[in-house]
Amino acid sequence: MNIGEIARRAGVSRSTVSYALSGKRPVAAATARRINEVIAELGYRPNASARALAEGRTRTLALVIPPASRRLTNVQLDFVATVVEAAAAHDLDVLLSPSGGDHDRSFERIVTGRRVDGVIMMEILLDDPRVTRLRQNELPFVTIGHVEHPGGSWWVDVDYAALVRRCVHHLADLAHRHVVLINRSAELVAAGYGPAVRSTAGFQEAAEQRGLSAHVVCCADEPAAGLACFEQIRARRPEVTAVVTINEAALPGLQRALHRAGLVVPRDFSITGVIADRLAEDFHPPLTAADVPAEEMARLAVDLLVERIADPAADPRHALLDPVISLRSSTGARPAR
Amino acid sequence: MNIGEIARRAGVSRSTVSYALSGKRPVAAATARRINEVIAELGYRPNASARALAEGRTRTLALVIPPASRRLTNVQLDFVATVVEAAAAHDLDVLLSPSGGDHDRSFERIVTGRRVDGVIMMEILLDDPRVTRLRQNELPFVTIGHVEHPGGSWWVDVDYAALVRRCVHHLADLAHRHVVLINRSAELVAAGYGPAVRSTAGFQEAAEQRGLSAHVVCCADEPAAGLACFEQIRARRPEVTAVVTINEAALPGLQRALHRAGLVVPRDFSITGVIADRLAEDFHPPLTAADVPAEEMARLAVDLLVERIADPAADPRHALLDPVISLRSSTGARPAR
DNA sequence: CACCATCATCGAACCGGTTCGACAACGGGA
DNA sequence: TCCCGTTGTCGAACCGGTTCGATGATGGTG
Repeated sequence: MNIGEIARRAGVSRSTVSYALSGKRPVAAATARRINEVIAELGYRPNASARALAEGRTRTLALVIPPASRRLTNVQLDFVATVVEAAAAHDLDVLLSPSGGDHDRSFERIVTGRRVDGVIMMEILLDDPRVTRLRQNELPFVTIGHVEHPGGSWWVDVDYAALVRRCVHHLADLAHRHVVLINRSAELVAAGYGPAVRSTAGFQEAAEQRGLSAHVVCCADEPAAGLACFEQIRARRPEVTAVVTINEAALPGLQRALHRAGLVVPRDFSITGVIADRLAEDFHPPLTAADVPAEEMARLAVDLLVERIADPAADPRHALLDPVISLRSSTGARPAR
Repeated sequence: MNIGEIARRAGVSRSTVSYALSGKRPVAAATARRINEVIAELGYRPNASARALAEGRTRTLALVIPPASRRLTNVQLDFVATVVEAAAAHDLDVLLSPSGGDHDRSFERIVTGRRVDGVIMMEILLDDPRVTRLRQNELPFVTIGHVEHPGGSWWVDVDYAALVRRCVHHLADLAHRHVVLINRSAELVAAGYGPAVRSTAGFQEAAEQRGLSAHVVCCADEPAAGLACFEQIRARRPEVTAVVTINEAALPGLQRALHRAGLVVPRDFSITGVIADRLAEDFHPPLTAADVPAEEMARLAVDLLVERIADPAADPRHALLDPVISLRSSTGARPAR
């Protein structure tokens, strides 16, 4: 079951078997055939640990995800699925590491134990201790999202500020004067979660530029919170006629709240924001929104990581994606009062 | 950075460092302290590949998931998250392997390359070639779901037949006479996906017992299909007053279809089925349903696997869970005609 | 004081691959 | 015929840990 056994049965040395398998040195055709026959017969496959030890690489990537307690959103789920798929295309396996803001055991084990050749990190904060940790550990990594000072880092992100800015301009063009941004949870904002912070900035900037009255509210990532959040907006600021949201988990609740309030979208109220296309289509009516190209980002992240692993001294690369807004049917002109 | 370097700096042999780390043989207190100081100073952590090679175990589990193309449902997502979390509690890492019905590269690599100590398989079929593969490979594994003839296998499952039977009885008790089961997609049923097949059996059995007119329809796992599916039911069988469903992905569409048809739940129409509690609560009104205890199953699967790895000769164990139906507000007496 | 257990440590073998340098066999050119 | 380059294969070292048997130091006992 090991390479020595194959060598013995094929009547050659272990190194010859190794070369026949890897092709790194030529092997006589007849010998190669004999070796392959034995291998096929025994269903042999090299031991991954031994190979990793000898080669100095594990052919495995780590994907750092938020801990199980924090539910994954659809976009995050798309990241995970696509990262795994893209890695498989490179014949790489993916090790999952659930990790909170601080370095826990799983993260440490992976980072310092040379368990993987590289790391992809999702859900990083503007000032993330784990990024610092990876930097000092000389382990190639790519982040989905970027820290505040990403100098020298490799990353892939969506320009949330630009997207939200564009949403606000779109609403302003439709004559809306009072708008609200429904952000992610207060904890995420407080922790310095990039998209939440950058969205706020983009929102306020565009609103000021267009002279809109604009407010930002935080909302937990769940339907019930979306419902409560909207009812609060209606109660406190009845003049609001449109919302921008980056909180897709809250959408079902938002939808129910609109229905309960007897508001018809987009006749009485407009909604837009940054929402996965699949969800946007499911909404009723379909949402005018900027889709996060999760698959593209994940694929890009894997490709960048593979590149960085191949050449650790290469110049840092990054990609800031700026998807267009898909005009569907959830936004309309400000209703006459 | 390796154990030899630590040994050199601490002025001891490599084996002493190893023993100090593992505690498998006593080491003098003074020596241990010196070694620990050096380790702390250098931030040393044993190379995982070398350790795996020497110990003959990788401290890693594989989790076989459906391929990325087939979107994960919420229940499946809960499985993944909880498996990772439960494995972390045992200091085990989790390798993700997306695998279709047939054995693809990733699956083969993991199974025959001794990359992992054990495997957890989700989404298995009644007659699954991968289960056969694992059996002949002497790799410990636990399935979430069970094959048709699970003799000697280790598994965890929910008794879908019993749950659906119970749903039917519940509807019969409410005087419904014409019911429909909205099943998972036709492809899944055709492939022999356990929950889909067993639900059908339980549904028909209970319906016959109570003398109901009962039909089963397949429905793709997406909202749009749920909508189309329901409209078809209304068109073809207007006498139907209640549905049972195990297709949670189709629920939003179902909800929209009900709304579009002007039906109020549960006054005009009843819905029940097997649906994750989180989703059931999000529905409007909250769904009377049997919750799949995904977290419990995942935790159980990991615990069983750990047990089986520790003692590969142990007698096979399994758990067939049978959660109760949570009475919420989506079922009511058959409307008077 | 001699003897024997116990304790702490060491050296060597091993896990299962990869890779490097060496070398034999062979064929072609001078 | 001699020399040299090429081709195919082998043996040994190495990757970085774990583990076993051996050994020297120590201390208690008869």
